[in-house]
Amino acid sequence: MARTAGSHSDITGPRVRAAAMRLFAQGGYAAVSMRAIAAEVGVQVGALYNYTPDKQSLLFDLLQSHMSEVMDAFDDDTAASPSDRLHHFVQFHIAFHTERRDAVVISSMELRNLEPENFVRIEALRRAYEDRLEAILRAGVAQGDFDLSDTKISTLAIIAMLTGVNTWFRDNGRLSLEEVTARYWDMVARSVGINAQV
Amino acid sequence: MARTAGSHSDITGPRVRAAAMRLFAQGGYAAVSMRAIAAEVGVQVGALYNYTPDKQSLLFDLLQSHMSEVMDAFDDDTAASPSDRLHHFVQFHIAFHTERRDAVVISSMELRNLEPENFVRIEALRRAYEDRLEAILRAGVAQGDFDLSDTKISTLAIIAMLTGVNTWFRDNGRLSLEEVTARYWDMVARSVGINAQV
DNA sequence: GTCTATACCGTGATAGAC
DNA sequence: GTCTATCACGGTATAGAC
Repeated sequence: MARTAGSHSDITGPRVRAAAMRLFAQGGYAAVSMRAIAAEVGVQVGALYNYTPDKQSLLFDLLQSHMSEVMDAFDDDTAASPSDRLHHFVQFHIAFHTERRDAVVISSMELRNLEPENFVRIEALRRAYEDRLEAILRAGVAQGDFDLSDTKISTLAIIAMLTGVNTWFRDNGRLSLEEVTARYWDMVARSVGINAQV
Repeated sequence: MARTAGSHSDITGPRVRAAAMRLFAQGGYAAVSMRAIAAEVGVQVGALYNYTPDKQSLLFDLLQSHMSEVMDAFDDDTAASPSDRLHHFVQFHIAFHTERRDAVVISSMELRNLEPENFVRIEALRRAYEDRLEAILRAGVAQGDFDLSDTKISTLAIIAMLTGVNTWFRDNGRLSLEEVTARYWDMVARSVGINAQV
């Protein structure tokens, strides 16, 4: 089927989302205008509305895609030892999130700009991810491999600690991502009562 | 000296900052209008400009006050043992920050809305606070009390972990702040190689 | 110090030509 | 599918009366 001249739906759509992601992360949702997004893409404002019904949907789609990708990408081998599963989580979380800085910024900063019903859906996805870490901690406690008094608190503390890498890590910094990951694994392992070798 | 009728400078000024703090934390700097702040205070928009030259200064003042208060409030007894100093830091950080939720939200979310020169000044204050924790960790390593391989990374990881308490702790929740603090102290102590008693 | 009124501009979103 | 033009609204900030 011949393509209509000037039809770029399959190219422009992704470019609109990419531009919105970059700009929202940089300046914040409220501070970024549809005109600015259009300029970044290289089209006029009106054209954006072929790809999103409104600005809010653009934000929601970005957040939903990100959270879904996290859930899909994390493969937890429940047959492995709790310690190995936790190690894998630490490596996965750092690697995945440091490669998606913009999405992570938006996910932590722009939740308050979601309309209530959208907020609820994103929150559910975030909790589901937390639950996967907590399941690992529970297993470790049940098997006597971990020593910690509250799996929920440890879950939240570990995720906060690991996500914090994004706020300072730079590719050309003093330490490689592998080295950083090793240090964090050491701290996480100790905090749950494993004595990791580094 | 008699007060001019209608003069409320000393009352209205703090109220303006309090309203801005609350609203910025709730909706984000860019999303909050001067009209909204005025309405919260109970004055008209024009009156706000008796207390701030512009919206940006309002944000900067809030951030600067908060960071200065943190620095002033943290009393580190360098004569004490590294372990005790670290314990004190953990207790202080959690207590201080959970009591200033709005300021903490703004401090982490609105840095990007500061004009460059303002940003630099706030960043310097933030780093100075980090340095105080790092000094404790260095002392602990030097004295052989702590076992960790990178004081900078441990500093950042600990602060991220502790500040994360703010995102979920509620006064009427399952655990008291004292219990939460004890759990975090346990994790922090272990992560730096102390085996804390809980 | 506060008010009312207003200047001036940028915003999200839409209509209709091509 | 994209563009141009436009609408209605709300934004920051200021001027001048009281």
